[in-house]
Amino acid sequence: METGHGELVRIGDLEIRAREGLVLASGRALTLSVREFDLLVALARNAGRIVSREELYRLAWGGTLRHGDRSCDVYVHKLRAKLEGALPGMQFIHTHVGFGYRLDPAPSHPFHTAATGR
Amino acid sequence: METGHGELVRIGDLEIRAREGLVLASGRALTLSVREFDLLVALARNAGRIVSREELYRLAWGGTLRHGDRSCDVYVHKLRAKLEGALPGMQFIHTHVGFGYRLDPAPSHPFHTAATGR
DNA sequence: ACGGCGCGTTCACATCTTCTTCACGTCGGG
DNA sequence: CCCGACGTGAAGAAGATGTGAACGCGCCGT
Repeated sequence: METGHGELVRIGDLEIRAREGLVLASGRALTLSVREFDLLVALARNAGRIVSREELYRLAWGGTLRHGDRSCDVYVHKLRAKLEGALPGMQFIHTHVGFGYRLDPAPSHPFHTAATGR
Repeated sequence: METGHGELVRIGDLEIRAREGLVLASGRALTLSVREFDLLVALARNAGRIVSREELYRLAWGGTLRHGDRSCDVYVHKLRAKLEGALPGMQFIHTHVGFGYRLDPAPSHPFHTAATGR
């Protein structure tokens, strides 16, 4: 079988093969459900950018996010859990309160430089 | 307030993506709250100019600044803290007593000649 | 047909953030 | 010395997000 060069996105140690519906974490395959996969792809295609829940819902679910629907949050949680399980110490999905989520690989226990001013 | 204009503003090492709600400091993403972000955008769109609190409030909060309301001051403080944390040694928000605030990148050193050259 | 399962959705509650407002400290001018 | 303007930290309420669990559903092997 050919491994087509179709769509292959690399985010840190993640290798996402959109065509095949496969995700490799440091070479080892992850087991994601369809929703989890679509959500990851949606985020990956906008890596580094903040994607609003509305946009995410449109991209991964296809439709309009209804007011009060928390599906995105729930799935971001599931996805985070699997990514954390596969690549401990790495944080991929960042929350931007009031804006949305952003995919960007970073060590979890960072240095306390900027953001946290509490 | 508004957060949606397809703009990309650059102020020194800051890259503000108004549409996205994202701010990059030397390439690294900052974590700002909606208000902090709107305030920064308001200042950035008037970079180099002094913006009165009334104007700032109108731009970032959307409404009229009530007498005695210190929200602007408080948020300028929060914003300064995060900017300082992200880009130490740089001063972006300058206070003009009795007039307002002005956004302009400058080394936060004791130098303070006439104006920030321009 | 039956029972077990994985999946997606929705709840209810736990936590964390954000916003506003207050209180007090500092500085400089009159 | 008094006062207005601004800096700064904190308290409380409101709002946003994190999280575990219950439910219903379709699929699959038996």
